[in-house]
Formats: sequence, C-alpha cells, structure tokens
Amino acid sequence: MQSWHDILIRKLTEHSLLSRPDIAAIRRLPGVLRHIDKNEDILRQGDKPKESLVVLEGMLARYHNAPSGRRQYLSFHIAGDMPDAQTLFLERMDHAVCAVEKSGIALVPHTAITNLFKERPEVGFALWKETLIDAAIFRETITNNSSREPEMRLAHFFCEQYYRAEKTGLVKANMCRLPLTQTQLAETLASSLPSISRTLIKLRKTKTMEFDNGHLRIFNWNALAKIGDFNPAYLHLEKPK
Amino acid sequence: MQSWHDILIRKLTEHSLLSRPDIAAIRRLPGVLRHIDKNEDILRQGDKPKESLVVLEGMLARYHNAPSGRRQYLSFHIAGDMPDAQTLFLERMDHAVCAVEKSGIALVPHTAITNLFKERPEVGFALWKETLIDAAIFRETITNNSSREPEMRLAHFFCEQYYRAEKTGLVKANMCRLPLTQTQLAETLASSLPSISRTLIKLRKTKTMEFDNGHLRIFNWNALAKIGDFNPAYLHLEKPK
DNA sequence: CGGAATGTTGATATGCCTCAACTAAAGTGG
DNA sequence: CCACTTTAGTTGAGGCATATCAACATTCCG
Repeated sequence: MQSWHDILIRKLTEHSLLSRPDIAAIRRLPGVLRHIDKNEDILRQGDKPKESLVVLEGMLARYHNAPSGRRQYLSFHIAGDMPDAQTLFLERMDHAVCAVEKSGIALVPHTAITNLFKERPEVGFALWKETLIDAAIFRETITNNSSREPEMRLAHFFCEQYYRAEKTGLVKANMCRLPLTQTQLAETLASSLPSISRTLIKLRKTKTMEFDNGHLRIFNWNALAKIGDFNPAYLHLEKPK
Repeated sequence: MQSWHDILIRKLTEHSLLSRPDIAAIRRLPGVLRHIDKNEDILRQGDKPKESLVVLEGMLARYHNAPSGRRQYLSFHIAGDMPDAQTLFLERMDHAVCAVEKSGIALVPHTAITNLFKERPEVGFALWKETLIDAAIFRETITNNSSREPEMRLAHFFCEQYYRAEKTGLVKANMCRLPLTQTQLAETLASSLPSISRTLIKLRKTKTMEFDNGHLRIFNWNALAKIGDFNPAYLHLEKPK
C-alpha cells in the first residue's frame, strides 16, 4: 500500500539521511490528492497559496511570462518534486506552475509543514537541501543558456532530464518520459523552433539518443554527456553517508 | 559599536520578522573576520567548506567555468549577503566564489549555524527565505539572458543591482558602487565585450543612467525600469507585516 | 473526415560574434 | 616622477549563425 508520502520520502532520502521518527512524522502530513490536465496552470504569477504541492505522477513545469508574449520555461518536475516549496516562505508566486502532461499531485497545508520543521528540524533541513539543489539547477541553466552552443545546450538538457528521471526510478530500458514539444524546448533553451528542429536532427545523427513522441531514449550515455559537457555534480545526488 | 552581526541581522530583517530572543541568539554566533583581495577566489568548484561567509563590505561574485574557458558569472553579492549559505547542506561547491573588489567577510562555522536553527527555528526560516530569494534571482537571470534583447537585458541588470543596493542602504545621491568591467558584464549577460560596449553607449543615450568608473548612477529610474522590463516583485523585499 | 497542432525545410536578412587596430587610463618599477 | 606595461574601452570590417517568415508535410484529435 503506497501512499503519496512514500514518493516524497523516496525523493528526500535520495540525498538526505532521515531517522525513523523523522520518516514517521512525514507520514503524518495531511494531503489532498488532485489531478491536473495537460497544459493546466496550477499556480500563476502573483498567487498567494496556503499549501505546497508534491508531484506524484506526470510532469510539471515552471515558467515566466517574458516580454513580447514569449514564455520562458525555467524547470521541469517529476514524481517526488515539490516545485513550489518556496511558497512556504515567499508569499507571492514570482512565476507560474503548469502541467505539461496529465499529472497527479498532493496538496499539503503550509502550517502542517512548518510545524513539522519545528518538531523535527532534520526534516526541514532535508527539504531545505531540496530547494538548494533546485537553485543549483537554475544556476546550471543560466550557464547552459548563456555559455553553451546550441547542440551542446540541447544535449546538456537531455542529460539532465534523463539523469534526474533515472535517480527517481523513472527510466525503463534506457528510456524516460519527456513530454515536451519542440516549441517548448525552444522556450526552454533560448532558441527558436526551427533552430531546435535543426539542432535535434544534428543530435540524432550522433546516434547517442532519440527524442520522439514524448520519450527520450539514450543509446550512448557517455558520448551524449560529452557532447553536452554534462557533469552531474551540480545535482548533488550522491548517496548520503 | 557595530559588530558584523548587525549587518547580517539588518539583511534578514529586510524580509523576515525576528523576535528579540532570535536576534540575541544570532548575536552569539562566532565569526572570524577576513579581508579578500580583488579578484581573489574564496571558494572553488569542488571545495568542501566547513563554514559559511557573510559579506561585510565590498562585492563578491559567484561563477561557473564554462566550456572553452569562458567564465559565466551567476550573481553578485553585497553587505549582509551569505552567498555560500548552500554549503550548510550541500557538501561540495558546484561553482566558485570570488571578490570583484577588495572585500571584507566574516566566516561562521556550519555547526554553530545549524545548532542555532535547532534552537530557534525562526532564524532558520529567515535564512531559508534568503536562499529562496537567491533562487528567485537565478530564475530571473535565466529569463533575462534567454528572453530579453541586449539593451533590455543590460537595463534589467542595472535595475536589479541598484534596487538591491538601495534596500541595503548602499545608495547615496542616486548612486551605488558596481565595480565591474565591461568584460565581466559580458560574462554575466551572455554577450561579447564589443556588444556590451555598444549596448552601453545606446543606453547612455537614453539619459536614464550612467555607468562609469565602478559606479552606477540613476537619472530616471522609471524610464530605466521600463526599458529593462524590471519588476522587483521577484526580489520579495516588501516589508514583512 | 476536417481542423488544429506539430515538425521539417527553405529563403532571406540582420544582428552579433570574431578578429583586429587603436585610444585612453591605470598601475608598476626603476 | 616619468617610462613602460598592462588593462579597459571604443570602433571598424567581415562573415556566419540564427531569427524570422513562409510553405509544406504529418500526425493527432475531436
């Protein structure tokens, strides 16, 4: 009998060591399950939510509304992630959260979470660490979009998504879900749609990966990581001692 | 008699409400003062520090070493900032920290800080909030470098630096320190040096600001904010209730 | 079956990067 | 204090890459 708590616990223990009482306390968190349709907004810029969400299945994205109507995607989130953890301490959303495919989430009241932190500081530290990794990913995105050539940039993005999916146990037969259109890739990677299309064709020719029909398949991880200058250190997911 | 603690307390109370006992507890934090030369690295990628730093004066920067030797600056930090707060929970540095001018810092042992969090959770929440604002700034940087035209991008950057300096009390006569070379601006804003030079000349012609000799002077804030599409909401610095 | 969304390809133009020369200012050492 | 070196900034020329516009192909979905 798996409850939504296990998905969160699994994610936190990817990088943090939690005691049995810590884990038991997490299990007592109240949560309401909800389904989100593809392309539905869950939070909008300016919202002041009173609960945070845990992704249970599917994929969410965070984005800014950039000048001239362009959408700038900032990050993508899979099972176990809490993409709006910041709302615990930052009142207003400075960006939006949407579902890029049909997804399931759990909603947890802020008060329940912060009370848990006071009772069990180590749980707070684990979630804090999660938000710090989040920030590390944003930093890498700055560098990716600002300093890497288009082919490298795309390869790096695929590596990151695949690596995180793998750590979460969502890779089967060298394949993970990545339900993005090329338009969305363009709005993520500071490129235009035709540019992404051509770069993708170039990448395909390296025979290191395939991206098609919402799935990412890896044929040669080492070669792809090299093309993308990908070093997973910034994800801070080494097993805790 | 101002001690380094006051600089940190001032920063935290910019956005968080701390009780008298909270503040008293912060004042008991041990700290070692240090001076850093211009262009000196304080932390390098891969380092595993056992203390965190508080900027007391001057300016620090964080950066990645990007492909082909390029340096990618990620953020800049002034008095009160704790640019390596993440090292409390992330063992290894995924980026470097350097001084962009002669600076003064205080070094505080991790154990002292985390013990304080356990004793006084609200202090932990305040510093957590600080790291979440940090992440919000990174997100805005992604959008700035990925979705805004060069002139807008530069104007937005100036607005952000000025606004933060203002909140920290470092603006005098519509002017703040910003000791960056054009080369560093280029390595921050995903541009080349000649491009920055020309964009800066264009910006100067708007008569909204001047950037010269390590100083940023604002003549027309509203006009510059408009050029830069700058909305300070993402800095989350409204006074706490 | 029709319409919308998605992806591919081509033509064109322009904006920015690279390279390079030069100026100006600042820092260094004799 | 001045000569020298280094660093910083400006300007110009040229070429390439990618954005934009547009047409078309294809798939998905109602």
